[in-house]
Order: sequence, then C-alpha cells, then structure tokens
Amino acid sequence: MKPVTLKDIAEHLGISVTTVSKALKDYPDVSKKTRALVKELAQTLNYKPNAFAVNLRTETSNTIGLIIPEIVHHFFSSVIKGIISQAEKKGYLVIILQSNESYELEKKQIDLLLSKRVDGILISLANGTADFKHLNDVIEQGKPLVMFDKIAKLVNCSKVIIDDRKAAYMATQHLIDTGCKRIAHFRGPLLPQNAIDRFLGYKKALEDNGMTYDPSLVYIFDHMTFEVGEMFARKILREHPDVDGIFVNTDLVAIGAITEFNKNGVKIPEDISIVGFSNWFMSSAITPSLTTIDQPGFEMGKMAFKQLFKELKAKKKKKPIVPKIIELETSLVKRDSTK
Amino acid sequence: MKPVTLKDIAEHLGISVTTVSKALKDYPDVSKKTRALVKELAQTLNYKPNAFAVNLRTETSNTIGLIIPEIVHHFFSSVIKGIISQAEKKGYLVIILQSNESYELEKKQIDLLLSKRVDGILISLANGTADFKHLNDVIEQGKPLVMFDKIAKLVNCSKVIIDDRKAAYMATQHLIDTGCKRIAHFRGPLLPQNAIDRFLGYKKALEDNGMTYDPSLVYIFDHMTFEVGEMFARKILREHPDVDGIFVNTDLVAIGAITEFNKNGVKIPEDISIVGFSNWFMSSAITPSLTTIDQPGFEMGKMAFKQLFKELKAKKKKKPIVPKIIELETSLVKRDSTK
DNA sequence: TACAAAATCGAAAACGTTTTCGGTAAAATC
DNA sequence: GATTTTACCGAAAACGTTTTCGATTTTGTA
Repeated sequence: MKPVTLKDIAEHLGISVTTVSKALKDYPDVSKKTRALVKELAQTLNYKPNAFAVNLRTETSNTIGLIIPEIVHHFFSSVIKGIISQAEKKGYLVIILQSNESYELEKKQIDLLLSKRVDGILISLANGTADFKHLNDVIEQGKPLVMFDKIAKLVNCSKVIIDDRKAAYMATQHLIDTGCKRIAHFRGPLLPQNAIDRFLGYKKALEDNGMTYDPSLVYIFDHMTFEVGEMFARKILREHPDVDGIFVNTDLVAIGAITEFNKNGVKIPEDISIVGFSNWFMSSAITPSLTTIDQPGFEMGKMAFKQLFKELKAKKKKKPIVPKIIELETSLVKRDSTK
Repeated sequence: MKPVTLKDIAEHLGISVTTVSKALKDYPDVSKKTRALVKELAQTLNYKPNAFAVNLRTETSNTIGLIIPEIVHHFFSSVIKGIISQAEKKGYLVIILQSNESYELEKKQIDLLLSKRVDGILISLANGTADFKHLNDVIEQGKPLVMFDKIAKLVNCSKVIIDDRKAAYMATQHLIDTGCKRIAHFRGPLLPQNAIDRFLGYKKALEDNGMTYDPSLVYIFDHMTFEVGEMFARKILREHPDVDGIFVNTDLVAIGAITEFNKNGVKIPEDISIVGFSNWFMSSAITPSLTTIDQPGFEMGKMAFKQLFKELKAKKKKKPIVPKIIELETSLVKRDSTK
C-alpha cells in the first residue's frame, strides 16, 4: 500500500540507502553490478522518488507559476498552450492562476506562488497594475521572472513582446494606403502598455501621412467584448458619419462592429474599412473577413518559457541572469474588410 | 538572504522550534502570551512556511492536477476558469496538462501527476481513450479522481456531466417541432461518449416522431473546426439537397456551416434550420444567430472541483470516498437559425 | 501545607531524499 | 611483500516542518 522508498530497496538488497540513491543517479563510485541490480529492483518495485522529499532537499520543484489576466480568451489560451507544451518537454509543470485583470489579485497570487516556492514565474500583467513592488520582490528573491504581452517596461526582467506600435502603424498605414481619409480608433483602457503603444502607432501613422489627429475619433473601452464593438459602431454612425476607416485594438471588438455595420446596411469595405488586431481564428470566418494584425500567441508562450528555462538553468549554475527582450514579428493579414 | 525558518524565530525568542510551530497553529497548549509574541515576530520577519517541508511532513501539497484534451477551446477554457476560481477559494493550486486528444500522452501525464504526488486529479478524457488502467491506478492509490464532460462510464469515480442524450433529443425535437422533415446530423468521432450520446438522442427523437433514421444523413468529423462545418455544408447541398434541418454536434462546426450556406444563398432558417451545441458566445453574434444547447462550462468546472474537494476532505478524515454522478442542466437557446 | 490537576513547554523522531566525507578492500605499483 | 592507488560502499548530516509524549511549572483544591 505504502509507496516504495529508497530504504525498501536498500533493505531488499542488503545495501545502504546511500548506495541505492547513487546507483539510481549513475554515480561513478558505485559498481556497474550493483547499479544494475538496484535499477532492476527499482523497476520491478515500481519505485518513484518522493517528489516532496526531493523538493525539500534540492530546494527546487521543477514547477513554475503562470499568472494570466483572463483564461477564456483565444490569444491567452494560445499562449498558455505554448507555455505548457514547451514546459512539458523540459520536465516542468505549470501552475496557472488568473488575475482577472485585478492588481490586488495579481499581487496576492505572486505571494502565493512565492510561498509555494515555484522555481520561476511567467506573467502577463493585469490592466490595472501600476505598482511593481510585487514583481521586484520576485526578482529580489532571485527567482527568474519573465513577462509577456502585457509588460511593465520599468521592471528589470526578461520580456517577450511584439512591437505594438509598429504593428498599429502598419495597420493604420494600410487603411491610408487603401484610400481612407478619416480614420477612427477603438482602443483599450489607458493603462496597459499595449493599448498605449497601439494608439501611438495609429497616431504616428496619421501624422506621417499629413492627416490631423482628432481625439474625438478615439473610442476607449474597458472590457473588450463583442457588444462593445456593436455599441461603438452605432456611436460612430451617429457621431462621426464621415469616418471611412477604423483601426480596432482587438479582433473581437472589430467583429462586433462589423456585425453591427452589416445590420445597418453599412458596406464594408466600401463605406467603412476595418482593421483588427490579433488574427483570431474567427476573423477569417466572419463576412466580410477581417483584415488584421497577426499576433503569434502560441509562439509567444513558447518563447516565454524558453527564456525562463534559460534563466532557470543559469541560476542552477550560479551564473548571473541577464534580462533579455525578445520581440516577435507581426504581420498584416489582408482580407475583405479593407480595399 | 535566506528565507526565515521556524528555527530563526525560535532562536530570536529563546524558545523551541516546537513551540513556535504550535504557536503559529494556535495549539491550545501554548500560552496566549507566547502565541502573540511568536505571531508578531513571524509577521515582522515575514515568515513563510517552507512549502516543501510541509509537503513532505504532511504528505499533501494542496495541489491538484488537471488534464484536458485541448486548452484553446472556448468550452474547455471556461471549465478551466471554473476549476481554478473554485480551487483558489479553497487554497488549492492547479497544475494543467494538455493531452492533445492523445491516449498515450494522457497516460504519461497521469503518471507524471502521480509521481509529483498531487492530492487529486481532474480529467476530461481524450477521444482515443478506451483503456482505463491509468485511471484505475489513480483510484487504487487512494487519490480522489473526478472526471468531467468526456468521461468513461466504466471507471468507478465521481463524474460531472450533462445529459447529452437528452439535450440532443431536445435539439432535434425542436427542429421537428418547427417543421423540419429531413434532418441531418454532424457528429464527432466514434469514441467519446458525448458524441455517441448526442447521436443517440438525435436518433431517438426521430424515431419517437415516426421519422425514419437515415444513416447517410449522419456526417462524422474527427476534428471540430470551422472548416469542417463549411465542408459538410457543401456536402449536404451536393448529396442531400432535400435536407431541411441539421443538428450539429458543436457550435463551431455549426457556424462554419452557416457561413458556407450564407455564401451559397441558402436561406436560414427558411431553407435549412440549424441547431448547434455549446452556446459559444460567438453563436449569438453570427448572422443568423444560432439556436443551440447551452452547456455550462464554467459551472461544470466549479462543480468538478467542488466534488474533488469533498473527496479530499473525506480522505483527510479517513472516511471512505463515495463516487457521485453530478448532472448539470442544459437548456435550448432559441435564436434565428430555426423557425 | 500537601497533593492533584491543569497549563505550558521542549526533546526527539519522523517524512525521504541528497551529498559529503571517511573508511575498507581490492588492485596496481615498486 | 610493502606501499600506493583505485574502486566501492556507508554513516551521518541536512533540508524544515509536524506531532507525540514526557517533563516541568503553575494553579487549584482539600
């Protein structure tokens, strides 16, 4: 009934626990014969090292923590998948927590993960996070920390990101190139760096093309939902009937807008062109299909873990951790919502 | 630099480690005065118990494992969210693994979780899983196991499910009630119980209404994707132009079919009525909006953890675990894809 | 004051592993 | 045959906590 331990094997073989432990780890100071003997018995007894004991002894658990603002979200769940798949390959397990876009929760969860003594932490910040003490705590404890997507530039750790500003510029430029003269922007809340950068890219593109930036054309939402897209579409028709192009912060909202425009007989892209952001798989399914920026979620997850893994290895070898910024490529996916 | 331990506190206060430990846990055999003293010092030194040591000593980690076939999936990510939110409330952490619908992987992952000595396991089976030894291993080790959604009836553990057969019956009956005479069915692979049950519900509804069941109207897919829906829609038009109703195993495929029908000028629901399954949030966004069966993912996750938690508690008290089947209610959500 | 009862504390074992260090026996060298 | 080297093994400490059980002190009772 009880799980078998090193002691059990040792007694069976009439040798010491030490030798058993060493034999299983192929220490050179145990003879090939006893090594074979031990391994065979371990096999037949189905010996599994007690992870708790190993953890205590080695002060590592081969487990990392992952804090994400929202799990039910195509982009983030892709990231999770990327992280888990990569972690599994390297023998790491992933504990997932969801911050619900709340700074308070995020802080508590960092504490929780630290008290559980995970080996490292991956995090995408909540929108509200403006104070970084909890993140610096992680770094001060010498635990590897990697941020991705929603990051804080001021925290000195590795980051995996895309160039939101550049991507937004590309999107807006595409609207301009296809003849749009008055371009609105649906954006996310004020805080997360992504929303800011995408906005700045939008603004820069306008200015570089000699178009005046009109703040009244920028609509800000708190929660990205389908319904917000519908609502903003109605608002645009009412408040700014002259708008002929919209760059939307995220596909889901863009698709909400498209369906609302469809209902009201607004022709896309003839009357209004729309560019989204993310390349959610539904974007190619909707009619008209949505021109958008491809944001590689799975890849981002993979890279985030890879970087964390490097730092975990460095730490094991007592080498210093040098933070690294990894920027993933994005691309414009042209579809039917633009000319 | 080193994290503070019980020993540190004990030395500071000139008392024993035993007393410190007991004070922090409010043992009655340590005076109120020293209890207060210890707690205060623990606070100021920011003492956090070493989880590894606690795990080893208590043989529990307050961590559970979760194996899911696919993370990037609206229903499953909702379930995950339900599980995590509930687990967090009860002080449990969740390690997530993805089986990728592979029996082999699933087996390995069960082993992995057992060797990591999680307190319990939640699982939704891979489509290919037909052998249940790995699951019975978990039960034999005395670890609580709860299956949800994709379950194996033959395994003697708790399960959280919906009545797929009844729900499918309801969906098909609705098509019949609204005048459909020739009803096709798009279904999932042969193995998972859900696909079987939904098919059986479909068939039973036909028979109960005196309609002959025609096997050629049942289309089977391996992977549920948007594209499969498009493809099957084309097939229906070519092979069975007389079909006037379709019950689709899952919303995503149904939406693929709808967009394909839209493109070909097939009127929904006038020419063909469609009922989906899941109540994915996009189902209300598509045009026409999709009539579907509401499948409560978040709720299912919550209930699955709650049941596991009960069993974890029972185990702590050395009480026997009595497997329980929890059936969640589903409902028909009528929208514009049916008359 | 004497004794029993209650309150308070701590020594020590235990959980299972890893790793250091020293010891013995066998092999190699002279 | 004596000495050094090598090969092999094990005792013991350590990781930090929990819990049992006995010891001591204090309080209460007669």
